[in-house]
Amino acid sequence: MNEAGLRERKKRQTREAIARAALELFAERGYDETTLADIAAAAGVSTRTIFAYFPGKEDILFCDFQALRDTLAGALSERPAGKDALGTLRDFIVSTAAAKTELDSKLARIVASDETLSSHKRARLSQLQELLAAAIADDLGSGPDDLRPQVAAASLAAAFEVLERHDRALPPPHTAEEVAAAVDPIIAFVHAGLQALPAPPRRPA
Amino acid sequence: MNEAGLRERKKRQTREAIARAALELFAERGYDETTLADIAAAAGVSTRTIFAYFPGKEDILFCDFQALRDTLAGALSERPAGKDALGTLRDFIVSTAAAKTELDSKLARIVASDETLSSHKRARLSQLQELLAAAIADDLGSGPDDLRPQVAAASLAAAFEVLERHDRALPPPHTAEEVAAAVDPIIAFVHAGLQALPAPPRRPA
DNA sequence: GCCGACGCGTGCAGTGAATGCAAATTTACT
DNA sequence: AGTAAATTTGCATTCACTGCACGCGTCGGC
Repeated sequence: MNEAGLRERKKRQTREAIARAALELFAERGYDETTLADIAAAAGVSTRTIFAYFPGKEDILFCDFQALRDTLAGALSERPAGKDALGTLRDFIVSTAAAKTELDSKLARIVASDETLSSHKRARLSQLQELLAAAIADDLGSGPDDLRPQVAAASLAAAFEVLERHDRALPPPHTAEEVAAAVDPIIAFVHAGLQALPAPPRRPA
Repeated sequence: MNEAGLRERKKRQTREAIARAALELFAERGYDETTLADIAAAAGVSTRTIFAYFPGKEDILFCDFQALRDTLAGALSERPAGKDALGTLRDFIVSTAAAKTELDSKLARIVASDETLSSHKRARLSQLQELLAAAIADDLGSGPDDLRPQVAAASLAAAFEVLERHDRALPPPHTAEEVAAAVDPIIAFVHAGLQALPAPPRRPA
């Protein structure tokens, strides 16, 4: 059998029920306007049970983010020898931008409208940033004293945040070409900056 | 008299009493371990009164940040014609780094140790980022469609975050030369990236 | 100097998120 | 079945935060 016990299946089921109920309620009436009691009722569990699946309320809102992180991690670690981290990221963004649902956009707008939620999102983004920094460090073959990978990754993350804020103003249907046209200058920006950074500050011989 | 009525003086006094008490308690026993009731008791006011001066608990922790923002805003708006925004920022950072107290470092370490506080700090940082973006846009003479100022400002903010995290590992006494040596490459990084970004995406004739 | 208007501090009651604990229910294994 | 484990749940509690209303001092005009 491919499945583990009934137990695990039910757990996964409950987790998804909570997430789905919460996300729909968030999209429908807003984040602050949705209480954990509402979510629990919609998911058919008790309020207390929610905390057995998610550390807190915001973690439900951002639960899809984790999958995204794993996907990026996979793409970065399995990238072919000829492709650098920046190129891998470029393709990753273009491909994930295509798979954006209506609900995603609605939730993104909710996150953007709230100061607190925006900063929490940035915290998640910094996880991706770390992945990137590691991959770039690998490309550059730099040691722990070299700040260039971290600076480049931070710039990338920040730049894409700007890009997303800009995109939110435009109507949702984004073709792959449009996304690529927006992303490529950012990649070029960081690439140029990277080459301008002198080199590892010190290289103990 | 230079002062307004007794009323305003007392208000300022109360505000500082709250801030001082809170900051010391935070530094002494940690943020989460300090309740609003503790702060109120130490400041000699009621819990309810705190909310008359600060919107929330974190706002007390970051109250000094606002002064910093105003200082930067002043420095940017009053900069001489020959000095660009990047250079102004450079000098601003070098000079403010010198005025760092022991308590500042302690609080910075507390903020850095907590995920939630870190993201809130980043939210404040994005206020500075906006100031910078406006100043850079001014330098470049770019219109609202030009994303370069925002990208550059975001990169700067992100890069300085990396820098600060790196500095935290080292012992506190930073000379102006050391700070400058760390800051200058970042400025160069963004400067190079900025020149690589093609130009305003569209310029409607 | 007196008095009304206003602002400020405060207590009280209540909401919502989050945690610890122990009982109850469900699942797994023999 | 029957026991051991995990899962779910209710209950009590803490803490940040808000609305409301009352009291008290300050500030203005007279």
